Amino acid sequence: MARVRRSSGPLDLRTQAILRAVIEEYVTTAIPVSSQSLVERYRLGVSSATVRNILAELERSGLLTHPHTSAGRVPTDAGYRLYVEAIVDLAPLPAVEQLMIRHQFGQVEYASEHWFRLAATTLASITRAAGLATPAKPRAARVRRVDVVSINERLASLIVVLREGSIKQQLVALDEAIDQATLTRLAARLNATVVDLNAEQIERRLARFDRPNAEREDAIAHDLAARTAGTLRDYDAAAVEELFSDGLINVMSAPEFSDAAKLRRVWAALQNRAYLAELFGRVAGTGNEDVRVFIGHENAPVEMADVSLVLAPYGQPGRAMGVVGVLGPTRMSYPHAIGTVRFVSGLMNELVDHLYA
Amino acid sequence: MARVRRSSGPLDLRTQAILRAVIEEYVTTAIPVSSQSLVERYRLGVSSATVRNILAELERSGLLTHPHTSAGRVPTDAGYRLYVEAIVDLAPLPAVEQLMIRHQFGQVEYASEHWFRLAATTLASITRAAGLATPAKPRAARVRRVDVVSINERLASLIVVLREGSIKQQLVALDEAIDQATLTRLAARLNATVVDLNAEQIERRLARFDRPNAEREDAIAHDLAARTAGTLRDYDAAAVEELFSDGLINVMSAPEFSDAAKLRRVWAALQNRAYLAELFGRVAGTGNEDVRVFIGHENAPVEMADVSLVLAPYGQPGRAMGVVGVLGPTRMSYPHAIGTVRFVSGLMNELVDHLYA
DNA sequence: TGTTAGCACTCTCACCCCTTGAGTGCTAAT
DNA sequence: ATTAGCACTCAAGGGGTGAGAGTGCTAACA
Repeated sequence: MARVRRSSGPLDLRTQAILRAVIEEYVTTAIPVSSQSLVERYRLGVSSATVRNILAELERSGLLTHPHTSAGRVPTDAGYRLYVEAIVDLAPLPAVEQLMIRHQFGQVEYASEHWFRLAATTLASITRAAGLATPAKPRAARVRRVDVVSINERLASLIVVLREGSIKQQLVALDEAIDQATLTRLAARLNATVVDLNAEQIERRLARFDRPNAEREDAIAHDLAARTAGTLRDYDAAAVEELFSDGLINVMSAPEFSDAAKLRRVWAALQNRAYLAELFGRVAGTGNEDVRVFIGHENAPVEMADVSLVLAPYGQPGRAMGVVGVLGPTRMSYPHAIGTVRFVSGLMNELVDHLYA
Repeated sequence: MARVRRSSGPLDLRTQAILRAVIEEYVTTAIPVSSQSLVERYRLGVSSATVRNILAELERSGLLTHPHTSAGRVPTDAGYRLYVEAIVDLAPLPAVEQLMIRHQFGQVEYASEHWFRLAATTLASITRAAGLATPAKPRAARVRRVDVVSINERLASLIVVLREGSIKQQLVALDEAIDQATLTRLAARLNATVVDLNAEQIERRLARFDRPNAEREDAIAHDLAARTAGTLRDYDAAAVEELFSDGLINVMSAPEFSDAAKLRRVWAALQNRAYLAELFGRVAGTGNEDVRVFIGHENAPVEMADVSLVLAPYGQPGRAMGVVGVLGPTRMSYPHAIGTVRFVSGLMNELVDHLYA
């Protein structure tokens, strides 16, 4: 095959195999990979000189780099990307690990608000990276029930139970003393109008509380209904309700973060909730239900340059969606992370289905 | 005064002044303090040689150390302890900062579940350390109201509103299909029996649900009441309901944590929820309402060796108590931290009083 | 034409040595 | 009791060196 000086075309099989070998070697050892070590540890059937030629070629294509002249090769973000997209073959998660995870979930079957935390914890322990998870959040929240509880004479707590079970609460200052009986009556009136509606629908019906000769109670009911709608709006507006993470210590202990500045960056990466929320929105929002991978510099914020995210949505599209995943060093085992995240998101799907059954 | 070779007695005024000077100098510069620099920057009225003699004396008493022979002096934990207990005079927080804090709190007056978060955030920004806070938690939780909401035919959500406003929720699997009307009836029955009671009192009254010819509904009511009591018990058992922290980055950026291993330790310190919970219990549990300081090695866990905690309880003793405070490097400005924590805990007291007014 | 042995070359890393400067502790004088 | 003076110690930084790792290139080979 004459002069295949590929600039962007597909890699031939041998070149692919060597790229894969470099990545898998580097992922396990964290040491730049030399041509020598590849020949020793993988059955490549060629000499180190040939491997060197191919490594140089891969470097020209931007898939590998060099820390310095006399060092081995290290994958670039583009290298990892190609590996994840085209080279790696994803086996399902080993049965042992599947069992471990199922066992852990078996313990908390009826504590829905703990599911997503457990998902993060489990992901962290299985992948040895940081586990991330958000609760399943409906596209447009609907009210299941409203409650008004007296705190003291001039202070009440407005409790809104959302359809999928989560609860929002706020304090309401009262201009005049109102007792629990009256509040309960108000709550009943609210429930009669507001149950099963979303923010917009409630706002359209606010006028119903304005009776011709409006009394004190009507005004308060109107106010409470408006606040209920506001609560739903706030909830809808937040791309991510809550982000739970566990096991960041796994990532911080990786050798590439033995430098204090890089360590602070990893921490900052996990603290960048704005970016993570945007990313999560992207993962949960599109129809695509599969695992998504975001590698190093592919993430805009600088503090993400050394970390990758493997994320998957879960839930019921159109009803309620959440996200689970891991954050690890760019030098992570992508096949294992992808397999684990895929399995856990499937498990979360089952749990959510059970809730809506 | 001939030959005052004190071994543990109180320090004379000049010695105290020099200890104070060393600490305050070290806190601001983070550089070991030399006799020379003390003479230059503080009006001590003696030569550096004399200061050296006193420094040597303070070192013999265990209040200062030496990183190495030709380095200046650094306070020990015992030095900080003495400083905090006997030497420093605590001025109230400057009016400017009081105003800043009050202003921030003005924004969220009616969102009680955000108060403690705001306290942590405020403490972090004012003290430039990590702010910590827990919500006010009653000694023995009492029920304000119970709600049972149908999730699907065979799944219900039991919602328990506690007297001070916080809400607990759990899923309950139902052996047979039960509709919302029935659940509402059950909830009413529960409320009639259970409102204003604590876990123990509910458990004593469980028998009331066992009528002679017990029907299906009686059994479920009994079960729900037992679960309600269980929820209260879990809540009571947790020393700290939730610990919110903010501004750890302040601490991580301090020069003493430029080493990756120490940096990881700081992170681990904040993650050691078990120890923090114990400490918080100690602060909120005893009658003492004042600020408490825990310096470096005084904390048992090794990862706490380089950090100190300044904590204060808030709330209404006997009703509901929480904790606010800061976690910073041992080399922190204790007077400022103590002043700020004291002020914020006072503010939280006002807010809680308002809630119970 | 692709592969390989061989070799020169480059660069890091660890080590050592040396110098500089900071700061102490001690001693003798006041 | 205080202080000036001085010898001493040690960390930190710079420069030099040798070893080792790994490459890139070239020329020979199948």
